[in-house]
Amino acid sequence: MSTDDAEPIKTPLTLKDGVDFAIIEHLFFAYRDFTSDPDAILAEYGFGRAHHRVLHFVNRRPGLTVAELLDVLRITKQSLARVLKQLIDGGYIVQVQGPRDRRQRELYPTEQGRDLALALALPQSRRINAALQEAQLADSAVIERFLRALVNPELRAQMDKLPNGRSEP
Amino acid sequence: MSTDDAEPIKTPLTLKDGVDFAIIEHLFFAYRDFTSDPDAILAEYGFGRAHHRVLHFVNRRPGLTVAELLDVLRITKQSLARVLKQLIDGGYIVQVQGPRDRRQRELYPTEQGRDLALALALPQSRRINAALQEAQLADSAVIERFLRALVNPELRAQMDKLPNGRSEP
DNA sequence: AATTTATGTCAGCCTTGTTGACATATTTTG
DNA sequence: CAAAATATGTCAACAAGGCTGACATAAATT
Repeated sequence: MSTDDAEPIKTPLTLKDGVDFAIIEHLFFAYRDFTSDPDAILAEYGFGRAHHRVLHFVNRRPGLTVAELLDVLRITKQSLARVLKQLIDGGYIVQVQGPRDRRQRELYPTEQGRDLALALALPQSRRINAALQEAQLADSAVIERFLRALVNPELRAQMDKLPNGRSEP
Repeated sequence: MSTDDAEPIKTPLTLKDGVDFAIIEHLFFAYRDFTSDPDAILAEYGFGRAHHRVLHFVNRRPGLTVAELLDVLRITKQSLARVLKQLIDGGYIVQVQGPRDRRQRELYPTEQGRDLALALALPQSRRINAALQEAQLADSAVIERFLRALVNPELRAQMDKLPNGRSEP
């Protein structure tokens, strides 16, 4: 398939090749540093990024069911089970039997869980605010619209189910 | 530590709590979908996201050394070794002995490696352009400034070493 | 009464990160 | 020149967090 003497290409891939590589890289570096602050806090608790995600959405939509959480995270129940169990055992999340459908388990944060979620979000919030200022952006609406537009259209409805979205007037 | 009867909290965490959770989530969803297109292509080759990163930066900075690549990716040489070996064996990347320092291995893409890097970047580029349009942004400068500002200051210099950055007039 | 649904759980696998130890070639330094 | 430092490679073991497949239970639906 590949010849024995594959020639090295010495010219860098640039904008001229029809693709904006700078933005692609910026997203990579930005996301990496954006997640680094909560990662450091989580490590103190013996938790990882997966725990953060679960804790975040349970705090953002208290009472959501396991199935709804799986739908938001797009992972399997086996993956969720591991981290959810640890969060429940640690007293960060509690399960309540569904009122109408008793098969369901509604997930709620405890006070402890809320505190941790807030502590994890704080450095991210500060980083975002600093970046908005640095980029001389008065408010975050432009960024939010752009990020939302990056998401697959089918999945955007899901984002609207979360509080303080742009859906209400 | 945690009491036996930890009370479930029923109110959602919102902007009122002093943190812009919407933006935090938008970054999560956006990054996830942003990486999904190349992930699907990579799977056809038996590669993963780690291969993409290596291939990307070797194409963006042909001739960079192993140490430089490790510095950009911020992973250990053992992690890099696995994926780099597969990319070399597959004929996507070639190693050239450093001209001044013969201990160094300069990494270059082959034509095959360049083609794959471009194929992986294409759907991402399309997604970004569509999002810019949708968000009614004439050019990407605002977004790029914001994303760059999210990155730890010490690491920004590294971004300038890549082609078509904002550092040259 | 039978089937479907929501959840939980066991077992095993994969990718991609980690640490620690050690080998080799080459360059730099005293 | 000998010794030390550096760039890279490699072996082994481990962890996190994804995955699939199989099976169990309770509750709702048909």
